[in-house]
Amino acid sequence: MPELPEVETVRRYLAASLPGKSITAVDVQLPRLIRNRTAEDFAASLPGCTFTAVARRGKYLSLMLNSPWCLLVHLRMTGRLIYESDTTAPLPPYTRIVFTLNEGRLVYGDVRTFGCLWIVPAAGPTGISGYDSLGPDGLSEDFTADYLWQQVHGSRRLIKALLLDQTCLAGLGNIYADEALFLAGIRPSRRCSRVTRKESQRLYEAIRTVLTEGLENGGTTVFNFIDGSGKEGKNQENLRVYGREGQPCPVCGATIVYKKQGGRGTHYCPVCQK
DNA sequence: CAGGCCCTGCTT
DNA sequence: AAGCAGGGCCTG
Repeated sequence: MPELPEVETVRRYLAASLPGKSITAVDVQLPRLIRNRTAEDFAASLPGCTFTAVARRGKYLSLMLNSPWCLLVHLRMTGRLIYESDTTAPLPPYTRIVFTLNEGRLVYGDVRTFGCLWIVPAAGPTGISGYDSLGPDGLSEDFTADYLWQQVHGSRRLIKALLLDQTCLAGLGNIYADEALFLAGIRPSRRCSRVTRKESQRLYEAIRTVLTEGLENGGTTVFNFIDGSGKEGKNQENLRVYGREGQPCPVCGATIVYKKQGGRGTHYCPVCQK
């Protein structure tokens, strides 16, 4: 479910609660979520480690430990990481992994169980191709208007496919891609080669805008996103086209269109977006 | 580049 | 009962 603003929202909660706490036990209830270790190795290697920091690149979270290794997590569609100080309460529904800490617990929950966890070196390449090949993070300084233009200019793909390509730009998903293209006035089905430099500049600004807005609103809860403390986001109230098919465009009043593109639900205004 | 697949639950 | 869901990877 979560895209960059949602993952960053989770990161902030975890960064405020985890550092200094140490792992005393790990209960892996669904072993296949652990990708590059056996569940047994995973559960055995973490106790004794203390969290030092929580970092994020794109949609990946790195839970840093006082060791040469760190815990890398991708929430995919429905993953949740929640810190709970009360360890006596019943575990939340769909709990898949429980990290018992010296103070409280860290609970990984996941309805659709697409999430992934890895133990990777804290520095240098991780060997996880999706992570090692990430492009610049959408909110980092490395992501510049010139960079976006370079990517757009040299490509024959459709613009929305480019935005969703994590090796080009890390962090955008289906919702924020549709929202950014709406703000920039560009049809999701436009060829990159037909996007002008000026439009690319507008698109750059639109991407920064939707990501920042999403973050300021604590993320977008369409189905079931919740932050690191279990609260829902408010950004869904802010969406301009996503999930608004059949409703009037907030700018021109035309009916928002829904189409499948590249297998993904795609929303746009047929008048504002050329 | 489209399509299938990993899963479960909710909506039509 | 079928189709849909915000991701990513693998296949043809």
